[in-house]
Amino acid sequence: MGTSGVSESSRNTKQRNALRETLERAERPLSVGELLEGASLRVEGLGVATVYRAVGALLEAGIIDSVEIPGEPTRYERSNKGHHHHFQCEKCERVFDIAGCLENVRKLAPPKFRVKEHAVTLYGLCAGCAR
Amino acid sequence: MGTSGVSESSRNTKQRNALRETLERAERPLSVGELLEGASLRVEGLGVATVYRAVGALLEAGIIDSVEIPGEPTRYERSNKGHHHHFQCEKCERVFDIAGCLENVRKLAPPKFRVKEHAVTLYGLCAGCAR
DNA sequence: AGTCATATGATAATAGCGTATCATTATCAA
DNA sequence: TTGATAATGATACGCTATTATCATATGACT
Repeated sequence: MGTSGVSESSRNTKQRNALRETLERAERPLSVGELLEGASLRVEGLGVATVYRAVGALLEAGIIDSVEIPGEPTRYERSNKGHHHHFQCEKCERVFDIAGCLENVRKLAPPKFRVKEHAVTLYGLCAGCAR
Repeated sequence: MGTSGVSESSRNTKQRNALRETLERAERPLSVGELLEGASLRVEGLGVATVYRAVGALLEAGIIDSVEIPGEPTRYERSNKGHHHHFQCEKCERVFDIAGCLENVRKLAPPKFRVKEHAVTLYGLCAGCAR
């Protein structure tokens, strides 16, 4: 089988594993900073560049998606969660997933407009910070 | 009447008038770039710094509000429009207001979470670009 | 073990947006 | 008209997020 294929070189490194695991186990979208912090618990001396490179690869592979919130660094989460939206805590600044979606948001658009995507972001206090 | 008050100095300049008018007549939120472009039709040689300063003052005065969309420069619109959301065209990149709001978005948040704000942004093609 | 291309990490460089500085201009009250 | 002083405009600077560079280390195949 296949001496003809694209070289597809990709090595199995501890930093990539650490990053993949960190993303796997995260129950919320993580920024590059959070990712660096988290994965550093598993690999010594992990560098930002490596995080950016890994994130780029995982994005291309469709394994993760980016979560964008105005004024915030991009966060990343596994892409297998289905359609959902996000909540950012004003205090701890972490971003959480929120299940469900009001599909009729699309209907808010003016007549001739063609809606392709939508984003809903809630802000407030997370369970931990609300008490 | 007050010789004692804060000096409240604020002069009536053609650039400020041009900027205020541009914002008044805009039927959509404008970025600093758009604002500069628009108001430049009314004043020669308008500079960015002036736009930023005027925008800052109008924000402080509560006359305009900022509209934030991920990866986009902040846009500004008059603050007298009531609660509404926005639509960005993927082609011309302009941002439009959309009336109305599904107030039950707040209910999407997980149990113990306290929702204070929310933002809904639609993406797609505006009427002009859809054809 | 040996080889070599890929991955890594430190850091320089870039990019976009916004603020600070400062000499010049223009407003506006007397 | 004048004069003080705020406003302007050019531009330098700063900040944050991300990409590029390059010498070194390391994975994996023989």
